[in-house]
Amino acid sequence: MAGKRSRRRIPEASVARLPVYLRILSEQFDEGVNSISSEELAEFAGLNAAKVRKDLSYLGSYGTRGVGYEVEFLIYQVRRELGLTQDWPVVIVGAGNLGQALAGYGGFGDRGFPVGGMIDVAESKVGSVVGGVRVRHLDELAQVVQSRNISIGVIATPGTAAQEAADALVAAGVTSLLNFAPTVISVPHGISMRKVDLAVELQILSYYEQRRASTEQSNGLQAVPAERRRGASA
Amino acid sequence: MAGKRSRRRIPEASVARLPVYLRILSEQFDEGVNSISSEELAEFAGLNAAKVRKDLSYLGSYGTRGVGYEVEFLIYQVRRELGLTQDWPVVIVGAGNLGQALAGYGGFGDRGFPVGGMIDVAESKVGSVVGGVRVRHLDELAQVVQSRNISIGVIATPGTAAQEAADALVAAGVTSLLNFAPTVISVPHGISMRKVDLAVELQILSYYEQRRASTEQSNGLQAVPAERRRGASA
DNA sequence: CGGGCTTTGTGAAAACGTGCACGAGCGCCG
DNA sequence: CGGCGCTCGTGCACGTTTTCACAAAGCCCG
Repeated sequence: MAGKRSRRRIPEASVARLPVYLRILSEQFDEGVNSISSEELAEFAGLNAAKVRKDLSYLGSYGTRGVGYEVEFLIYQVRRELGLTQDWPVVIVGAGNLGQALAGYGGFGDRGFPVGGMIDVAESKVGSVVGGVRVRHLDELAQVVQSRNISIGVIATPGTAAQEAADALVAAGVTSLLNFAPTVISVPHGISMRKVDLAVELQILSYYEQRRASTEQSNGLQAVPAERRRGASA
Repeated sequence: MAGKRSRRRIPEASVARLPVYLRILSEQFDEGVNSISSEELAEFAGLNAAKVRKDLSYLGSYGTRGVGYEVEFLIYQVRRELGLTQDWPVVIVGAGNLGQALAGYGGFGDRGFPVGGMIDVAESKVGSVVGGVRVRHLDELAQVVQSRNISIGVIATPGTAAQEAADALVAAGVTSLLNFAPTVISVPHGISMRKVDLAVELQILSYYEQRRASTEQSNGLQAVPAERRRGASA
């Protein structure tokens, strides 16, 4: 069975949509829906059907022509492709406001990403318990990572400490990073890195607001074409 | 001077990078740097210089050949283009864990997005004060939005209430949404919408982790090409 | 068991974003 | 004041993503 393991690489844009499909499929499954067409799935995801079909085709040919996709089976395939058949414990670096909120937020463990450790440098934080996890000192990071086999690190430090946190995480053996700090961090080749930045998102919205405001008076209503990006329209 | 207001539309990918440049420029300015080249800026942003120059060229020709860009002037231009010369108050719908964390997080007001209102439906929440703002009932949303001239809404409700929150926000006159709920919401044409979803980000990382794990044994070390997306490499 | 209806899977085209390479313009130095 | 070196601005080629359009394939009904 070592054969069909790693199929062709899936384009990043598609990978980013798979979790969305997965959520929709799970919801539908819970409501007792057994079969779903690319058209319906597209409707729920706010995309067009062709894109959905192409995305799913990267997983294999799991649909039935004339019918659609069997929900339960497709869920299994998507989860498998995303590597969600196992848990991925994460370590959170930074036990401030954000770190605590993240640890307290249930949505982590629920979805297969239990908080396997929390790290801070402040002596006042170390030892306290947040979201059921005891905060440890940065010096213990490597030990935490290795003992729990953690490969995903979450950076929830202030911007100034983010690069240091990233370096420590990589040195400890973590290979994927999710960065919440408002700073660009650089990581060695081969390490995956995603970034979530509130301020950036708001500033992007601001751009379109501002643009809306200035075109409104010169043109008639040249409303921004509702920037695409997981947006749906009614 | 009503002339050069709305230049050509800037590609979304570029718009998304402008806030990053802005942050870097501001940091450099604070450190006393007066002039910066596209090369240096690219280094800080983890991008290549050509992309930086192309992005900046959408704002106009503000560089000096042979020299670079004047930091202070460029900051002004980027802020102007992003509409950051004014404050954009936001209203947060959902005063649960996440909503409270967002309101408490200083980074909002600091950057020109003061929390102008918080909304919830639970009587237990209404009336309480979070991050200096009193929580009001959903029924009062329109009034809050109109009285403070709010055009940006933040959705921090559970997934099940997200669409309802979005509808209420749009009905109240909000034209931009930032959605933290793990649900696809649909909005009328002309409304801007961005989404931040923890679980999705983690699942994307999971995909690359899983892939790394399975290629490791079959190939030598066909490390994932460090998926591009605001990632830098050392 | 065959024809019609439906929906998938996928080539090919179009649109979009990125990176390269180089001409154009500016400052500086001799 | 002319030449040199540096860096911007951008045309062009390339790679990726989206969209279109249609043949292939399954199901159902008569």
